[in-house]
Amino acid sequence: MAADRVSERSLAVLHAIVGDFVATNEPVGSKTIVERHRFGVSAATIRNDMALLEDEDLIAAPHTSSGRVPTDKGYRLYVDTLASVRPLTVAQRAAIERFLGDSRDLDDALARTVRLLAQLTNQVAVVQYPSLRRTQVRHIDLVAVGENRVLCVLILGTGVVEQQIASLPSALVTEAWVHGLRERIAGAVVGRDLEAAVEAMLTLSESLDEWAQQGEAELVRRVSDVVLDQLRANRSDRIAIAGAANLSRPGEFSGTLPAVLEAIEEQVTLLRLFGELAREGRDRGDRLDVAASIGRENEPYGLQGTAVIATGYEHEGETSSSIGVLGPVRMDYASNIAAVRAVARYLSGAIGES
Amino acid sequence: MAADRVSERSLAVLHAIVGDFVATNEPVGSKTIVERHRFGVSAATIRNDMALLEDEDLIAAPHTSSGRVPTDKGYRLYVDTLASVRPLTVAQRAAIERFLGDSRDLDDALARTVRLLAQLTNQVAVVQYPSLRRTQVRHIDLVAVGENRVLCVLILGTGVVEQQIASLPSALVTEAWVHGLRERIAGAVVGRDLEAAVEAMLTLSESLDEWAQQGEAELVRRVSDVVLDQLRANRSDRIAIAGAANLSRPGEFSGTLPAVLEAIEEQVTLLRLFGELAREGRDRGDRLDVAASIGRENEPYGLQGTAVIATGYEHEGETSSSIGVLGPVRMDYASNIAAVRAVARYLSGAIGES
DNA sequence: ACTGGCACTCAGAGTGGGTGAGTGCCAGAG
DNA sequence: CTCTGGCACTCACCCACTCTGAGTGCCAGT
Repeated sequence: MAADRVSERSLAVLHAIVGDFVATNEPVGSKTIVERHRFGVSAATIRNDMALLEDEDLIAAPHTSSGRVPTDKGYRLYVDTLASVRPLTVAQRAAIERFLGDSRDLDDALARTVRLLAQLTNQVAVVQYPSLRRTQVRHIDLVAVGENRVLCVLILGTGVVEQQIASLPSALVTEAWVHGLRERIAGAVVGRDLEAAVEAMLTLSESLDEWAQQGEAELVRRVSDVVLDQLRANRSDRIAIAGAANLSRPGEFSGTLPAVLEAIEEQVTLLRLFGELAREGRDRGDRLDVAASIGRENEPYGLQGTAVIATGYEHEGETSSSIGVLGPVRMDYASNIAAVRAVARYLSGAIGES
Repeated sequence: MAADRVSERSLAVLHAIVGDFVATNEPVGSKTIVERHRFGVSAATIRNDMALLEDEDLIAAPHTSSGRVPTDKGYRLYVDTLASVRPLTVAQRAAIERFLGDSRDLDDALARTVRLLAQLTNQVAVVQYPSLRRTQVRHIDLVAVGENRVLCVLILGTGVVEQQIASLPSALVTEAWVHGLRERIAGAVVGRDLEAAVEAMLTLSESLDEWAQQGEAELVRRVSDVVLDQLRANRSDRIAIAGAANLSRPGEFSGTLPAVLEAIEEQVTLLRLFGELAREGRDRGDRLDVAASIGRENEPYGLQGTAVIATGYEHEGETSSSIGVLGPVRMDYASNIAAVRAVARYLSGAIGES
């Protein structure tokens, strides 16, 4: 492994370089390091270490005689060797409490969370909706809308409400008929979790076919298909985003701004990226852990030039969905990682109890 | 009026300047104009006209000897004297049809519309949700959620579903009690439009007070307050946005990008701006008309440096809400105005029938 | 009212020397 | 073997300078 060659002190130098560069946005030279950090050695020694780091492709010089800048690989090693994630300040903890304290429902909690995280990190914050697989169906309703449409309303345990319209082929339906159908479907699915409800619904379909009068089979199928759709729908394919205004900090995103804006609008790219990253964090540590993806590592998503920090959060016992931030490669990893971790933990606790 | 002094031809010159500048993003000089447009006169004559235009503060020279650039006032006059709004191409009309043809419900229609408009204009598109004041209440439902919460679901004519949770002070409520309350409220409001439903609900409150058993008054009030809230809620305070990726075109938004991103995230600013503008367009013409707000005119909203084109669209007979685009001052007003108008008209027709 | 001509202006591109931060390397000390 | 001080060297950047050409303003002539 290449990193074996870098000594204790070289690593410290790398940390110094990353730290200074993140703070000042200017290539940092050996002299600067010596006078800003209390290494016990002279600039020449630092230079030797820097030569080594450059050999390992951890830092690079923009032009022949100027200070050094971390490479993507350098940031990566920096993050991996980040020993103590600086804990949040008291003020920040208080902000979390205040912000998330009294959320009305799940949607509200997530909206607040993502805004908070954006504010805390000064980056673009992203949170994925939880999957709700283990959430109970609390109520289901069918309402005739117009003459050939039926609105299916599904209410879940966490207070989430989903609605979708089933269009029927011309035939009129009576209030009573809709009511009867509703009773049967409700009887089958209410009280079960979504996964079980899908099963129950599939079984029910057969008996519904018998219940249906002459010529009604098609109507019944249309409605039950919509209900099935709703039960199966993957809620975790949506994300909430906040802090897009942070993208305008000039010079940060050199040429990647278009890609980032597009990703925000597309959502699906971010979804994949954050999901992947949260999974990685989960697999690695024994505990819920934060993972980062830096620069070129994001190339498959067209987001080279950016860095992403993500982790999963727990909901109904499952660490189903991801939360994190997206920013320029040159970001303050230490505090951002701390913020993502803290917010994810708080969120896990908060939405469990509601 | 100052504009009286500008002759027919000077105005044509202004149009040429705006047109060329929008196309090339470079100050345009007298010579360029002569060779690109078939004026029957020499460059010197054009220069005289330009001197006049500069006198009127319609164009300005970035530096002493270079071509001219339209001022905000120049753009304004240009837009006001835009005679024939170029009609959309056949391909564009076809795109509108294809895009909006089969929308599922109101939300879907609006989402498609705004994306279409963004694509058509290459700008940021904004559409405000309609107010629904005249929309009928089709169904109302109360569902006990947990032990001390009641979920109120409101279903409106257009297929819009609103939900909100009422928290009760500790006391348990029975299914039957909730059901009874639901029957009464539904009886009062279902079938009325939102405005009338609010009235009915207020009247109902009194009789509900009697109906309520000992100690239940508070519970009833909590629930009916939430229902009232939902009936009164102004749905038109939400907007949908698309095309944010268009902001990244470099050089377009010189220094205003932060303000724009912030406005997009805040929404309330855009809401006011677009609402104001749509109203202006409505008041001016005899027919639904498109209005523009250019550069400094947007200063109250912190959006100097941008131009906004907006109009209203009709829903349930009312021209309640606005639709339009936001872009740099240097934009193609002719085609963008055409696009906004066409999409607004199509939308007015489309969501009426669903 | 329009035109051709002419002097004038000035941004931007190109040039060249000076400056200094920063490097690489080496010989010597601990 | 590690660290240090010293020294030559390299460029990016800054500044001052010149040159060029697009474009203007004005004026006398048609």
